[in-house]
Amino acid sequence: MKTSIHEKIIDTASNLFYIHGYHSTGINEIIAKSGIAKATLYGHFKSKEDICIAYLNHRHDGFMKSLEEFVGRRKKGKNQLLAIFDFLQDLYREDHFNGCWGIKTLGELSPKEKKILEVIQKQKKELLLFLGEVVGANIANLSKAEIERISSGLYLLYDSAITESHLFKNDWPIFMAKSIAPSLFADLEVE
Amino acid sequence: MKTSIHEKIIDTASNLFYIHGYHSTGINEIIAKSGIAKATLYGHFKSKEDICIAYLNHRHDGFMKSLEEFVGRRKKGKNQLLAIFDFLQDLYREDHFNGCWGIKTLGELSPKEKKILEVIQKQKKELLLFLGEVVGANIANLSKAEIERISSGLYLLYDSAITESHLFKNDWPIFMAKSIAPSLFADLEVE
DNA sequence: AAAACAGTAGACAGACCGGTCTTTTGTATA
DNA sequence: TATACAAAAGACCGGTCTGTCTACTGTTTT
Repeated sequence: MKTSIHEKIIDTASNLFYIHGYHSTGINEIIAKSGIAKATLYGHFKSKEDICIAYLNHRHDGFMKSLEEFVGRRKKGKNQLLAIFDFLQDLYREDHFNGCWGIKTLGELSPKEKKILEVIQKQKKELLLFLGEVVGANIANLSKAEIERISSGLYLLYDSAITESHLFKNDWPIFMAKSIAPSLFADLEVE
Repeated sequence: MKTSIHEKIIDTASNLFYIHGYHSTGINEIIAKSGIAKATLYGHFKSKEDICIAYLNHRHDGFMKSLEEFVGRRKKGKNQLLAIFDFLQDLYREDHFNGCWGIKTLGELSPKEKKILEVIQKQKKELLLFLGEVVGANIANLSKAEIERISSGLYLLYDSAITESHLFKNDWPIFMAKSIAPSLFADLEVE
């Protein structure tokens, strides 16, 4: 079965939004590149904003799924705690790497585009939560506050690594972030 | 003497670009809000892109000047090394805080807007360099590589703190970044 | 007084925006 | 075969985009 039109739209819009930016990409460009009619697009999505949200969710879901698998394949301990940086290194090496879709889109938002902002916040909170699970599973006897401290530290390092490696077109921020991360749990028993 | 038209344009455009975004702000909005004629604007800047670059430089120069003064007013040692996070805390509390203008604009760029990208890269390198000076002035006997490691660590923490505090509309990333930073120079003699 | 200049006001060009609507085509189901 | 439906194609709407150009108004300088 060929991919559905719905998926085709999301896929095309994703590439255009991610590479050229949300506001710089027009509806006409999306329909032209995906080879569908305008009426068809508006039968599947009621507005450009909705396509943007579908784009963000598409990227985020794929990212989270891959990340979870990647971390799961690793041996427990430091390997799992630092896995996100190696995962990012793979991401960085992919074609058309352009940083974080969420942070990129955040930069484009005007105060009225509140729905999109909320989607980005929710996704980042999901990532924070996942990192919290990884921390809890790999370091023994942590309080909730300690888990939060370590996971949000990992989160900050990850997010700056993805944004700065994109800005400088260089992966030193990824190495740097990974080398700073262990100090977050230096004096703790990593399983 | 009243502010010159040139400065008035930059000032108006700065506010609009920073709050509503670069692509979402039109030339007509800029001339309406600054009360000048369109021909006047195009007498001072040859394109919207040039206004964007003037906006970025305007913000960056003001930021660097204030930061340098802020750091200089501090006692040497840890106080100076961590000053940037307190400086950011002040920034965060200002009205209309909207994160980092550079990273925001970076998110809007399509591959063809190379000139603007280069301006952002240059500004961030300037910040890196300044942080390197602060590190060198406050920790004794460091090799060039060690200075680079510590200053780029501070830089990554600072940049994620500004972006994430904007994203979440909360200053926990600033506190978190400041609390992680000392581990960068934990075993070194801070003057 | 005359010329030069800096600014205002706004028409205009040509392209593009998001979004709606009508008409036509092809296909699947009853 | 008849009906229903999904999609294609693209005209069209009102509006906005960057950027240019003309015509006019003051002020300053020669």
